Amino acid sequence: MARRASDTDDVLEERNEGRAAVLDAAARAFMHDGYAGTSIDDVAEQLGGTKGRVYHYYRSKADLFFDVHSESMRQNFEGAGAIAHEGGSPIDRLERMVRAHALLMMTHLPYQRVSVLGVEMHLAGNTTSKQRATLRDAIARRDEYERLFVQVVEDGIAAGEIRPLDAALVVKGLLGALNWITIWYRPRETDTGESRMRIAEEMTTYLISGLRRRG
Amino acid sequence: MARRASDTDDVLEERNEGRAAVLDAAARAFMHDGYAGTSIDDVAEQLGGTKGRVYHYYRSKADLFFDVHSESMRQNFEGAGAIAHEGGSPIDRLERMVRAHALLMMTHLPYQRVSVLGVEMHLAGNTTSKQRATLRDAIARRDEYERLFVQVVEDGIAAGEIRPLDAALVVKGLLGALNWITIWYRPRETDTGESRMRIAEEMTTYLISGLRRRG
DNA sequence: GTCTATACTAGGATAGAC
DNA sequence: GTCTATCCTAGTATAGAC
Repeated sequence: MARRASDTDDVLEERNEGRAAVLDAAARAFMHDGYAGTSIDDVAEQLGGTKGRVYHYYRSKADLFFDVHSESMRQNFEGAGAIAHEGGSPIDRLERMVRAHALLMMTHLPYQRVSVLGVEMHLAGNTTSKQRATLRDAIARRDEYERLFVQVVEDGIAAGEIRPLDAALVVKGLLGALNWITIWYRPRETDTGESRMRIAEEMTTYLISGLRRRG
Repeated sequence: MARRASDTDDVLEERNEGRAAVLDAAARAFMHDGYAGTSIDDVAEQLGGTKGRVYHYYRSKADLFFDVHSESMRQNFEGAGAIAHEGGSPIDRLERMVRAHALLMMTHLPYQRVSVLGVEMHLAGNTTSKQRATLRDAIARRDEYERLFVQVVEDGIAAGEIRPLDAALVVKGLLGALNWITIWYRPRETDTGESRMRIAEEMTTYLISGLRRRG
């Protein structure tokens, strides 16, 4: 994951892996207890180490939190966002975006659940101005991602494939239904990806069929 | 709100109002910063008083949290749950339940948002056995509420009004889309209920039309 | 690069005045 | 019934050994 093509720069390579391991532990810890409910000791325990390791890679808990969000949005743009600019009719693109987003919620559950639970809250005032800037940036990227969906829906309406409706509101409903997966979905040990595909497929069918003109 | 018909029992009356005021302040505070992110001082500030007032009515922060959940589920059963047992065809009942639930999310935003953000998390271990029992009860009531929706969908499928699909999964999507309203909806000062009705109506149309057999 | 030890503060909860 | 004063634990962050 996130391994660079070049394996020559070993120092940087290992630095990235250590950092990625901390980030992964943080995502899982935040997923369980939320931002405020998670202590750095919890993150360290998830990691199988101590506080010292965490603080070696991240200056503060807030920085860790931001990086989880950042990674989650990267996954979204790469996984579903890219489809917005691919070929195909608007409703076909939308259908693929919805399916991809549904799968992302399950395959990257820790990151996505933390992201879904919101960036705005959790940080009551005790932030530096630099952190507030990062926060604004995270919100902006999330809004931008949502706008990709709205645009495709509007294209679908213009093309006559989707019946006329409030595109912004429908996308709120659509992404709400999908983001909600992170709240109830619990992966099984025996989970091979088959069950995830079934959930994504069923959910996509439901959410898209309500948009089509006629039936 | 929650005023009893009889005004003779003034002592109990006032005791309830004081308690209700604390609960209301807690719901608003939790809505902003989540459970762990909210201090008792924050609740007191919302209330326009001090800690002492809060602890006079509630023994602990966890008890306050549970009561917010309890009140939110009471609102749901009263507002949308009751419709499940009313007359009309399954899909008509479902439509009314969905509309009612959407409106509940907006009219009781503080309580509903706290409820939506989850009971399970936020309480990492530091709970008494009595509190754990209350927690299990809260989860059970939420599941029971969800099952009302599933039952009506299954009735609709049996009646041939709704096309055959995974009722449990569709309800997850449906309630997810509706619960998500608490995440993005921000009431305006000029909000007369007109705009809330429009949102509820538009969302209901979208979520129901994907279920109907044919178009 | 990872650990232990420690400083420092925020916040839950209680006691007791008014 | 509401306040102020205080106790005490939990948790962020840092220093410095290994």
